[in-house]
Amino acid sequence: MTRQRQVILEEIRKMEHHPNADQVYEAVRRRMPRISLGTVYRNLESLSRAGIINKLELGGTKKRFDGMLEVHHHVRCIECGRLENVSSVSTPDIESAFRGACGYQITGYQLILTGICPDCRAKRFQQK
Amino acid sequence: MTRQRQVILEEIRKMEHHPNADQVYEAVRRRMPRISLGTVYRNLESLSRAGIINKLELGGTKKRFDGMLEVHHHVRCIECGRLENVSSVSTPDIESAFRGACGYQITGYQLILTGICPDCRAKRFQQK
DNA sequence: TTTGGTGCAAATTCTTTGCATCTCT
DNA sequence: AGAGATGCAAAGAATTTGCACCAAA
Repeated sequence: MTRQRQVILEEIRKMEHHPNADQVYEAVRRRMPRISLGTVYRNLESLSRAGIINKLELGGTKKRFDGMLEVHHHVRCIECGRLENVSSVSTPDIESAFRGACGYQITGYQLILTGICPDCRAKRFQQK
Repeated sequence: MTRQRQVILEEIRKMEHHPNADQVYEAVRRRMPRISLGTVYRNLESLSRAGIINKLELGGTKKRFDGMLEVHHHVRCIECGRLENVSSVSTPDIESAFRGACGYQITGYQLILTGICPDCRAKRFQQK
């Protein structure tokens, strides 16, 4: 655990918005101006392989990361693209619903909800 | 709806394996050798924006598409990476479970299960 | 004739990699 | 000294875009 890796991890954990590599780089650079983008990429990769952060399975061209490890899901706003966490408190039992439905031994799942965030809903309302 | 778009759509609908742009390009090229990769990208984009095909929310560097529009979900094998469709027959009511939990007006969701496919399970069994 | 789509190639964008150097045992 | 990580720059992969041309309304 080098100092670079430590700082990268700290910064990701501060971020609420599921940063991509470049955003992590910018944040880390404020504290370590000489860090390189390559190092950020390498550490994001190794941290996620080690299970210390999550690499998100999201479309789009940029890989995105999440420092929050508790089980949770995501909502994306179809208007502004914002992505937020949703705690999975009230989740119905999805795993058992699908167990046996596909021949796989299910180990987990990822859920991405889509919808319209409060801000965009307000904007829509104003326009009408 | 140009001939190119028509052929692209037909080929995607034939494919079971959630192709990326390049795989669609290769398939279409067998029927239209002079089609360009740029055209394939442009049409995949417009078809998915029009809701005629789906752009999948999957990690990895390549965008992937799915011509099957009936409501369904996906399972990915954590061993071999294979991705398959799962019909959503028995799905618990996920949308209503999350409605209100996050302040968004939920319009849909995408579910990606992870697990071990029958083939890889058999291989594991043999090894032990 | 106008509108939108196409083929081609160049340009962008994001990510990975090679290599010399540095750090920490 | 050895192992592994870093900074830098160059390479690579995937996607997007500019432009001249084409086809159908």
